[in-house]
Amino acid sequence: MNIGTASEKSGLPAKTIRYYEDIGLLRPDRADNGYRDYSMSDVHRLRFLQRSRSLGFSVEECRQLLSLYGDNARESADVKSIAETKLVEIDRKLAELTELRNTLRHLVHNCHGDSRPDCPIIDGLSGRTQTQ
Amino acid sequence: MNIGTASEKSGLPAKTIRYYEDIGLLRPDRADNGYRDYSMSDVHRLRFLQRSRSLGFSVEECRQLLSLYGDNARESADVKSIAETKLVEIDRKLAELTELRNTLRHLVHNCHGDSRPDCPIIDGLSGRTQTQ
DNA sequence: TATAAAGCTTCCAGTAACTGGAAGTTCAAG
DNA sequence: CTTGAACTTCCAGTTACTGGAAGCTTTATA
Repeated sequence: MNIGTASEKSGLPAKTIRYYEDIGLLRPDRADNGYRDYSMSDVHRLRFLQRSRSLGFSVEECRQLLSLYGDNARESADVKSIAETKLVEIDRKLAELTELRNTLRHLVHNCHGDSRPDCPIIDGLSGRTQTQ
Repeated sequence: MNIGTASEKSGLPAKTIRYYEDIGLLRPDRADNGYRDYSMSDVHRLRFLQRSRSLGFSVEECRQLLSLYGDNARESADVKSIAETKLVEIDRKLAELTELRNTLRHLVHNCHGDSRPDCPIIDGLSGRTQTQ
């Protein structure tokens, strides 16, 4: 499929998809006319990149995670250790996102929605979980 | 407190803290010696920035979210609508993070950790939740 | 079949969000 | 009183895109 279709399916702009190719994150086929030709597997990689980037992982972290995906030459002990490291980080992100969501929910439910400017729960946004 | 302390407490490098001041995300006091002087409330803002940036929100989104925090002049209808918009996004991020975590967990538990290179569950990384 | 529009190509320049380093000032310890 | 760490500003470099020009290919319409 052409880059436009891959863009639609992955949620990434065509520009970004070409950039990811430049920096070696994927290597699509080329058709006879010179157009890039994306496989379903390329689209999977792209979707994965879209997701993990939007969740705050750097491109280099995504590259690591992608190396888990479909790289049969890699040793599974290595795979396991990378995955375990990322799991810790993901759990932290999950906790923080959950806290942020709860705060905003509280905000939405407890604020009046009219023009009264007192929303004292907003303090929670800074996440006073640990002692300060 | 000085920028070094604020950096420790917020988890942000001093460089980044100065940069956030440059782009108007906070406005700490200045001591007589010219040093920046951070209040606890500044640190809250910084911690919030650290978190939400690492969760994939852009600086401009953070600015919006920060406008919820401690801005008494803002109308609460406005606050509510911003918060509601962000809630949808946060829920999506939560779902994606959860899925990513499940995939990696599966990976960690099902791969042998030795040198056998077959980890077929890795496909899950692309998140085939919706039909393709 | 002509031709215009849409989609693709490369390349180069610009932006967002930092990040590193130089050069100088101030503070805290010995 | 001096040495080193921490602070200041400023400017240049990096990462991860993003926009636009100039040109080729495909597709839709007259």
